[in-house]
Amino acid sequence: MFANVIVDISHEKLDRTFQYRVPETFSEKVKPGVVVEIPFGKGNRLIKGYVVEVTSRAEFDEKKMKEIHSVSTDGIGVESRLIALASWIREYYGSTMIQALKTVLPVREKERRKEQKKLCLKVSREEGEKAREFFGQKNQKARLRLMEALLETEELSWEIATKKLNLSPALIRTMEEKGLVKVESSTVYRNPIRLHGVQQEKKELNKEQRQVVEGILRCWKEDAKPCLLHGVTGSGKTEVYMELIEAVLAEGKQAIVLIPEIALTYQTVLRFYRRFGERISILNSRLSKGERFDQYERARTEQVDVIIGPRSALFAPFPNLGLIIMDEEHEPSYKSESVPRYHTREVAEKRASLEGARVVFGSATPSVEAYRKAERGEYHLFAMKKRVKDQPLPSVEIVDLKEELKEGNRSVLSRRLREEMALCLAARHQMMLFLNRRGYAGFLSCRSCGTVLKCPHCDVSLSVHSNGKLVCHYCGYEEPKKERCPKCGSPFLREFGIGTQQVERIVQKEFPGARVLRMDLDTTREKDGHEKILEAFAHHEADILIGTQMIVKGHDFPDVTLVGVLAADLSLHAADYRAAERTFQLLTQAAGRAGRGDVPGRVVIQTYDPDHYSIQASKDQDYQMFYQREILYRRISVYPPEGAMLAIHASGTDEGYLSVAMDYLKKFISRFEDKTGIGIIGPADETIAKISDHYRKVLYVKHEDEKVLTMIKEKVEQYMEINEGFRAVHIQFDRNE
DNA sequence: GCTATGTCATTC
DNA sequence: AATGACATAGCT
Repeated sequence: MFANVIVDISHEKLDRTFQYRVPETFSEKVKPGVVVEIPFGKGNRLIKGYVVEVTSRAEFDEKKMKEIHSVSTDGIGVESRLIALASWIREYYGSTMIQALKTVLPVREKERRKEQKKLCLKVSREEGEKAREFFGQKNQKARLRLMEALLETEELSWEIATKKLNLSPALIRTMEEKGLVKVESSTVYRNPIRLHGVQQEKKELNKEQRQVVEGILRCWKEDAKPCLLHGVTGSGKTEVYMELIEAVLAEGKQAIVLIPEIALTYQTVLRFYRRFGERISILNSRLSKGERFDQYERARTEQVDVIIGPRSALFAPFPNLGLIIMDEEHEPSYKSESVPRYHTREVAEKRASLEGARVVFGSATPSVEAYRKAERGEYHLFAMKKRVKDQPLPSVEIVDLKEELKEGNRSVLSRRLREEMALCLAARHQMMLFLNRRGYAGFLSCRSCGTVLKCPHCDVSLSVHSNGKLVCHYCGYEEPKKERCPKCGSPFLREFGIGTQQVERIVQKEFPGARVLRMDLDTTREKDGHEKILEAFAHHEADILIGTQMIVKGHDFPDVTLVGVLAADLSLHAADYRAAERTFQLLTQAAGRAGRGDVPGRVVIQTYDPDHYSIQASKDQDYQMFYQREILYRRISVYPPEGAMLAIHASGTDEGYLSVAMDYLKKFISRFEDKTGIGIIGPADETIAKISDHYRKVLYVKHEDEKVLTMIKEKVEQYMEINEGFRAVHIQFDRNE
C-alpha cells in the first residue's frame, strides 16, 4: 500500500505529492487527511506531511521509495478535515489532487507568514566589530557581509539575508553555532480593515421569523439534515440567520456565512458588524493574498468566530465549525468556473457532514435542486411569506411585445412602460430598467449579403462599442468599426440587438429631463465602480438606473417604485436546460426590487413570449407553479435533479483531431452503456465552438445515479492517461451542467 | 591541497 | 525550503 503525501513546506517546486510506502502497522490509520511524519530530502530529515490519497499503485520507483516514519497522533486538526474534503472534491468533480487542495487550503504560497524569521546580533558591539575585522582579514566574504549588515541595522529579516545578501542557510546556521547571531521567529498578522465605534444592536424578530428560528433549532436537535429557508424578498432572512449564528456561538462553535460576491455590499457587512462586532471577519475579492491568508489564520486561531464571504469562505479553517449559512442559494456564482468545478451547495453539505456542522440554505427562489431535496425530505423546509414591514408584493404587468410590434411600436420601450415611467418621474420616484442579458452591445450584419462580423479567433460575433471599435468579448480581440462589408463591399452595415448603451440613448431621448445612470461592464471597470454607481443611485443622484443582471442584487432602494424588464425572454433562449429557471429567478428578483419603501411597487415585464410558465409564474410571484412545471420538464428529459449529468468538455487547436479524439472517447464510454444504462449525448460543438483559436466540443453522459457517473469519470481519466492520442486534447469535467 | 563560498539540482 | 554535490577562488 502506498500513500501520496504533500509535504508541509511552502515552495512552488514542492507543490505536489510524494509517494511513500505505508508500513503494515499503520495501514489502518493512514487515510486522506491524516498527518504523518516522513523522511524527506537527501538528509532524510523528518518533516510533517498530509496524506492526500491512499493507493495500491506505485507511481514511483519502488526501490527508491521511502516509508512513512510515523502517524501523528494530533492529526485531527482542521487541515486534515479540509484535506479529506479536497479528496472528495477530487473524486466527485474530477481534478488533480493539487487543484483540489489549492481550492481548499487557500494561499499556502509565498506570503505565508510575513517577517517570520529575523536575524540579530547575539554579542556586544565590540565583539561584533572584532568578528567583522577577523572575517575581513581571512577574506571570508559571506560572513563579513552578514556582520556588516548586522552592525548597521541591528535586525535583519530572513528574506533580505538570504536573497539580497545571498547568504546560504548553512552559513547562517554556522554563525548561529558560533554564538554570533540569533535567529528569532515571530508571526505578524497584517491588520484587517476595521470599523470602529459601531454600535452593537439586535433587532426584534417578528412572529414569522421567530417561528422559523424556533423550528430550525428544533430540527437541529433531531437530525443533521440541512434546512432550506424559502422566504420572499424582503422577508428578513438575514435576521433569522443572525439569530441562528448566535445560537451556534453560544455553544462555542463557529459559523460561516456564504453570500454571492455581488451581494457583498457595505450595507450587508455593516449589518453583521452591528450584531457581532469584533467577532466577525469579512472575506472579499479586494483583499490581497496576504490579507486573505490572515483572515483564514484568524479563523484557525479562533480570534474570530464568524466569517462572511463568497464561495471561497466555505473553506475557512474553523477548528469547531457549527454552522454554514448559504444565502441566495440559487445564485449561479456559487458554481466554480475553474477546475475543480465544484458547486458550493454540494461542498457545503459535504463539509458539514464531515465536521458535524449544520447547514441552512436560504433563497426567495430556491434552486430546483434544493427544492426537490426538500420535497423528498432530504432537507427540512421552512417558508416566510410576508415582507417584514407588511408591504404588499409589487403588482406585475406583462406586456406582449408582439402586440406592440403589430401596432407599429418598434421601440424597446412599450407604450405601457413609457406611461409608467412618466408617472414615476412625475412623482419624483426612482426606477430601474433591467436588460436581461449578459454583455451589452449589438453586432454588425450586412444588409446585402447577410454576413455577420465575427471574431477571427472565436466563434462569436463582434460587439459594437460606443468608442467605435468592434470587440470580441471572449478573447479581447479588437478592430476598428468597418464602413463596408468585408465580403461583398456593401456599405449597408446594420447594428443588430440592443445593449444598455443603446437603451440609455433611447431613454435620454424619450425623457430628456431624467437623470440616467448606467451600470454594465463598461461603467464598472474601475475599482469599486460597481459600488459607486449603486451608492449614487441610493442617494437619489439619478432617477433611472439601467443595467444587466448586476442591478437586481444586493442593495435596497426604498425610493424605487417601478421596475421595467425590457426583454424577459432573452435569457429564455439560452441553450441550457436551466434557462427557464434562471429567467424565473431573475424576473422574481427584479420584481422584488420594486416597492421596498412605503409606496407600493409596480413592475412591467416586456416579452415576446408572455405565456411561458416562467414568465407567468413570476407575474404572480408563484414559486410553486413554476416549480411544478419545471420539475416535470426535468423529469421528462432526465435532467438534474431528476438525473445526474456529467459533461466532458474538450478543447484543442486542431479541429479534425479533436473531432476524432471525441469519437474515440464516445466509443470508449459506449462500452459501459449496456451494463450501466447510461445515456450518451454528443459529441457536439459547444455553444461557442471556438475561443481564442481553441476548438471546443462537449460530450454528455446521463444517469439517474451520480455514483455511476463518478465511475465513468474515473474510467475516462484512466483511459486518457494511457492513451497517447489524447495528449493534444484538453479535457475538463463538469457535474450537472 | 585546503577551505570558504557560490551554484545547482533534487526532494518519493 | 533545505540539503548535498560539485565547481571555483584565494590561500598556504
